[in-house]
Amino acid sequence: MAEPAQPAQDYESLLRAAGVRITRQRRTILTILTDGGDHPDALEIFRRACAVDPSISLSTVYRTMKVLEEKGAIHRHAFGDGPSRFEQADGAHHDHLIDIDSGDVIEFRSERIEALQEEIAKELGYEIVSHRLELYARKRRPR
Amino acid sequence: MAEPAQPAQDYESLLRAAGVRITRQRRTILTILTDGGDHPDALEIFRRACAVDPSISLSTVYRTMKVLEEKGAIHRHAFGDGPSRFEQADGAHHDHLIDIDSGDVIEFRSERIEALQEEIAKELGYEIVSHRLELYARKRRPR
DNA sequence: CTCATTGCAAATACTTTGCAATGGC
DNA sequence: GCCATTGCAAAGTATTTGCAATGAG
Repeated sequence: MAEPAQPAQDYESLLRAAGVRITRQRRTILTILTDGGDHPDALEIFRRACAVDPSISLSTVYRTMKVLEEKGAIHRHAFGDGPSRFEQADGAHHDHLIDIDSGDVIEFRSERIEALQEEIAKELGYEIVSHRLELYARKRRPR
Repeated sequence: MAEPAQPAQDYESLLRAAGVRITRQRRTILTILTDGGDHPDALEIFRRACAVDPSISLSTVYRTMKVLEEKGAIHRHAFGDGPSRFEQADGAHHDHLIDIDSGDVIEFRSERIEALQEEIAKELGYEIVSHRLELYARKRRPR
């Protein structure tokens, strides 16, 4: 019976196949990213990791994020002007709405916007390599 | 005969009206922003300013950018992961396409995308306070 | 004259890096 | 056993801030 191509948890074999050694620290970080389902920054990942393994260092968090990003296992975002925040790269591409009061992030996707972006780039003589669409918003006051 | 509401050059009176003192340094920076028509970062503004007035300091550039931003005279952008880059805030709102090879920035505006963004935020129960749409792209190879 | 603004140096926030020790595979 | 990876401390980049001197209005 065939395995699904990429079960959410199984980054380990993918990374191993890419020549990345799975250390205790990396496993801890990977678990945090998989379990959290949110968009923590390096310091927050470090805090959560420390709770599990107090010997982990912030350098290792930063280095691991770089490796995971290069291997495509995570995405890095720079919301507003704060530190980079990370998320697991399992689902399809999506954009972000950031609640400016709470810092919460809501993911969304609009095929129409994606298509319009392509169209615009094309008109300008360019090919999109990546893009970033962020809506900084505030909860509507129900009245 | 009525003056246009905001001649490109005349930020000075607007700022003065907002209680901002127009110093030699600020005038220099304002001129650089007006003349450049590009999206320089603080260091680049500092370099250009030094050419005109070597006594200016980088702190003053940063402090001035903050004041100008608060008064709405400029916009601050954080393209990619680099330093903040600034542009004069005269025209209408627009988004940016960044040439990833040259760093050049092309401005564009799509009413349809703007409308779709509003629609999405509304559906999620939010009101957009600001947004950021950046296309990182590469020139199409003509073939 | 008054108080906003400046230059300088030191501080801060986030991130990267050199190096010797450790530990996957 | 080899070499990728680690922790630590130090360095690096972008930006902000305390303070005494200066200068705009």
